[in-house]
Amino acid sequence: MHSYEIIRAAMLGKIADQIWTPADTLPHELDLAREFDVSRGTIRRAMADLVQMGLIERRRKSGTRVVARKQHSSTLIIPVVRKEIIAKGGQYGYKLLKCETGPEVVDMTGYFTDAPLMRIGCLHLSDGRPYQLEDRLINLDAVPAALETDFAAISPNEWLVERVPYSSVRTVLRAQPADREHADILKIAENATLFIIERQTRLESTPVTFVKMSHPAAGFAIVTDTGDG
Amino acid sequence: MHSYEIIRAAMLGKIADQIWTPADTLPHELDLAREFDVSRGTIRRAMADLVQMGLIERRRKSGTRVVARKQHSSTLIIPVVRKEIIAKGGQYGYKLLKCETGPEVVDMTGYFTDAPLMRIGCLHLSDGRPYQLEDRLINLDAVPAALETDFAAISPNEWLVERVPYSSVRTVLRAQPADREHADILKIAENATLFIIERQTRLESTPVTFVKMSHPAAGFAIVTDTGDG
DNA sequence: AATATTATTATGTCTATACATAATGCCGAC
DNA sequence: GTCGGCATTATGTATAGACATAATAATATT
Repeated sequence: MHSYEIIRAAMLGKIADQIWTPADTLPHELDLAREFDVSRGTIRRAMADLVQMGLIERRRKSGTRVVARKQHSSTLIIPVVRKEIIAKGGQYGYKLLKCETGPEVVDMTGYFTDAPLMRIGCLHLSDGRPYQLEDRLINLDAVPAALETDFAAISPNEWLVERVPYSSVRTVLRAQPADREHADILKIAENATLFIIERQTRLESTPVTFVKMSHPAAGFAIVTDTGDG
Repeated sequence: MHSYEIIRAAMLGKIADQIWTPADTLPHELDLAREFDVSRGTIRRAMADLVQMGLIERRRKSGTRVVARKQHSSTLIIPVVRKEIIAKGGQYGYKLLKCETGPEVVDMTGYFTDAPLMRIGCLHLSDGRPYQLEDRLINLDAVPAALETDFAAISPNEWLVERVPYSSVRTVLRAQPADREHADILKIAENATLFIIERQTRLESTPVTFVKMSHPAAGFAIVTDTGDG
């Protein structure tokens, strides 16, 4: 075990045992370095992890303090839908509904600023039943290769996630009743409940793609776990 | 701007422009240090951020490569409902509906194994309108202090999150139509869409609490962000 | 008393060096 | 050829010292 890990564990213990609380600031790097008999760099290495975990907060001159926990946080993982279906034991099916480029594709989100867009609609099926309706806009400036791709063969979801890097993501989760069009495509009753995931992906301030994924809510859920809180 | 930030931006650019792709491994630290005319530590500092963002992966001896991503992941933060409402500019309201202890409280989840339970039902309001119905079970073995607490004065949500430590959390997100009871309490139509968050909290394998939070889906959404912002 | 200036200080950045470690891949024994 | 061990190598950890910077505290000025 490395010394920064030992130190990190020791610090975690002090936080867990409330020896260090949000009220008081904890010792300076140099004091801790002396206490643990390591260099300042090693203390910083250990603290960097705690900052990363969201357990402590550091500010120049003011010092370091334990963060007052105000909320639950956990990691939300949204897998490629094909793998999600297979993981649940379903038979995966895919159908391209439409794929358009050009000026008739309008940016209803306002997320892309006059970039050339491609709009793709497609359906993911589990055991032949509609599982997810995907409605996607792709910024062709950011991903020109999309023009030469046959999205009847591979879903844009999978194609993008494995090919195009991103540095920031915004995900919105919500629910609403199905309108006529969604109900028809997903083969559910009008006004039946839909679970909707929307995601905006950026690479360094350039919007890359926006996607709205609609699921029939019956039997659908997102589960997340966290080990550290 | 610090040099590690400049270098990080340069690397981001190379990834964005697909000069570096998941296929090939990228230059060694020492080569990059020479190229950018900085020390190895600064290169490592820049790369640490990219690792953190999930853009690159590093392995001893093999080197560094751009990650071919298989899934989107982001951090889901669920705040204390009172703060959530206030943050949205609403006027917070709270009403305790029921609070029971004893053998008549049944564990409908199977999550608690014969532990003594308290069941609390309460309603959170925004500007006087029902915002969230909270239905909670508390393990009195884990949190005996709950017996001496007046949950008409403070919501169990807030009381627990600020008082009781936890080591692991499971969150389930789903949607379903409202039944008669939920519709009445939340003052919405029967079969209107509900967005439901369920959370199980444990402390070192001891289940602490289970909560089901039901929101009228109209106007409700969960937003999560990741990355560099 | 209120405000501007300066000093202090804890964290942040950067360098240079040394050694540790996990994988890979090469080479030789069988 | 295959297998095991050994050399190689890129990243990982740790150190010590120098300087930068932001935010606070102390001081001087109005």
